[in-house]
Amino acid sequence: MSHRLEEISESECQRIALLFKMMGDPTRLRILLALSGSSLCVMHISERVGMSQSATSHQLALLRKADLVRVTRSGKSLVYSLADDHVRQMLALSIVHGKEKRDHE
Amino acid sequence: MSHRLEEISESECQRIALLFKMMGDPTRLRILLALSGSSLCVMHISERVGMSQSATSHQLALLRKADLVRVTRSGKSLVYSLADDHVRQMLALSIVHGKEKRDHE
DNA sequence: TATTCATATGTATATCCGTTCATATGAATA
DNA sequence: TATTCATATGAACGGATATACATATGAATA
Repeated sequence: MSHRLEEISESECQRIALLFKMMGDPTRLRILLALSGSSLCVMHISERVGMSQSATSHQLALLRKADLVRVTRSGKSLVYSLADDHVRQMLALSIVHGKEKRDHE
Repeated sequence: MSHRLEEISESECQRIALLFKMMGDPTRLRILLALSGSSLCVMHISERVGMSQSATSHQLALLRKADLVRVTRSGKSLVYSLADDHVRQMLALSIVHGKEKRDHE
């Protein structure tokens, strides 16, 4: 896995930073966490995160652009799900990090 | 590892979002990547990321607050290193994510 | 203890970003 | 094809934030 993390091109660094940035907003993170359980349409997502349809859609557009989610149509609704399993792994890892920190204090 | 990512308290969600946010800035990410290779003093870090001593120190303060780095003194210098191995794992995971995406296109 | 040198901190500013409100889009249904 | 309903998009506003500049801090050395 970890092969020379230090030697990473500028453009790749930018892209990775964007990835983290997208996960670094509470609203977007809650969307991702919600989707880690099951695929959901926009309406349900916005209910889940307690945010307007518009705000939710704006954030989903960003998540799409960062390849963190994918969309499929089901009837009138668009159903969102996590793009791949790496996202889930990173979420899980971040939670473990937090947990251990708490145990130390 | 992945136990019910959906059911996470609001405060924990905030804390995790902060973690990602800290890694989501290009400058801070480059700092973390640099530290993944070896521990470094502030001067060397600022040279490495091509940024003023002040800007670097400001960002290091944020990374400290988020428990992503730790500091030890060596003579006159303060030596920074990654707080733990989770950070390294998350960095590595994010790079893999990017790589696979590229291969698909 | 006085001085120095590495690092931290305060303030200001320009830019970025998340949300809201209003409206457009367009696939699915009648 | 006309209509409807879910979602996307555009513009704008307020708050957050990264950097620069000036200065403070404080441990290490003389």
